[in-house]
Amino acid sequence: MALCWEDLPMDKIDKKILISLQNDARVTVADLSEQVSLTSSPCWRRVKALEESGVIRGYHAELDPRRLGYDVTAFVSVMLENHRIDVGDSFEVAVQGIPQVVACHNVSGRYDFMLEVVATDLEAFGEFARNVLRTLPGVKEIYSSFSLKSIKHQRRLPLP
Amino acid sequence: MALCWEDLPMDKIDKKILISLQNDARVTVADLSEQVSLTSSPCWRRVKALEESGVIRGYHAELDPRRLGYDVTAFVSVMLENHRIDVGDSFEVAVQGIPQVVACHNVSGRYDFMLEVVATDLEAFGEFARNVLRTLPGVKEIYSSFSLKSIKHQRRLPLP
DNA sequence: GGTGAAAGCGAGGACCA
DNA sequence: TGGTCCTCGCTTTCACC
Repeated sequence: MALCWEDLPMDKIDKKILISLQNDARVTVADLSEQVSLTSSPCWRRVKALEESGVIRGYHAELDPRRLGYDVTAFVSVMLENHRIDVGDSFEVAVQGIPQVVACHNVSGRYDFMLEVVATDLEAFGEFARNVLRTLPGVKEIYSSFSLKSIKHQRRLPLP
Repeated sequence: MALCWEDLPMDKIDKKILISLQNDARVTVADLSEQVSLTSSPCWRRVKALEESGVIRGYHAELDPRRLGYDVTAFVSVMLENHRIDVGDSFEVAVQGIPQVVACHNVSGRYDFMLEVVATDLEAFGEFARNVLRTLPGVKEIYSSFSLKSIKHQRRLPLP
């Protein structure tokens, strides 16, 4: 059983630290400690504790897809042929290895999986859907919806 | 017109740097320069150039939703009453201010928007959908699909 | 839990090829 | 562009409260 938040008492200072690190993962401990009204040692110890407890999974650079030539972001809903466990498993494994798939969830509802896919343009996406997605193990039906505009992309979790 | 990747020549070293920073935003320039076979000054200059050109949008800590008490992640498709510009605009502005909405795209297809929402549990989500989402400006219909399992959540863009 | 100090390392700049 | 210092400030780890 994973630790959850009742097990790890997190006070207001920890929350402030997490807010800051979600905003800017590269703040110095010196700045961070000032923001949370602490000296750097206890602040540093808290950050380490949050990392080790698994609350902080990692630190990542956020890149601009368009500046990298990815003009297309698509949400692809995938329905599998049947719901046997092994079919889902091999689909999941296959998806992990496809770099164009930037996120994937097993979901409830009409479809089984929801993928977020990037592509350089619509043509490249079409080819990708035809040659890669449709040929994945057990795929029965796919439905693609394209992002016309990204309204909100900072994926910050609220810290009440 | 935004700069795109043809305007900014990016060589293999820049790509390696971006891969490393997507994996771990807190690598030291010393380690990074070793990974890309450079000394630290030119490596540091490249990182700064990538930041200033907008390729790197920022650095963010990735938190574990479950350890923060968010057991529910939902994908919510929203259809607006009509497609007049002002209705969409006020919906977008409203969505920006809702912390539970961690991502939102204006999309093509049957629905107009696709939201990713976090909640502590299903009951909280139900309340949120009823009292917040349904009451947003111009909302006609919503369809919620729940994440049963996150297959892939590192949102790393491929660097070919 | 918190503070303060000390050592050592890295960021960032000046300058050369 | 890349490489070589150099220096200041921060990180990290003490011992102690």
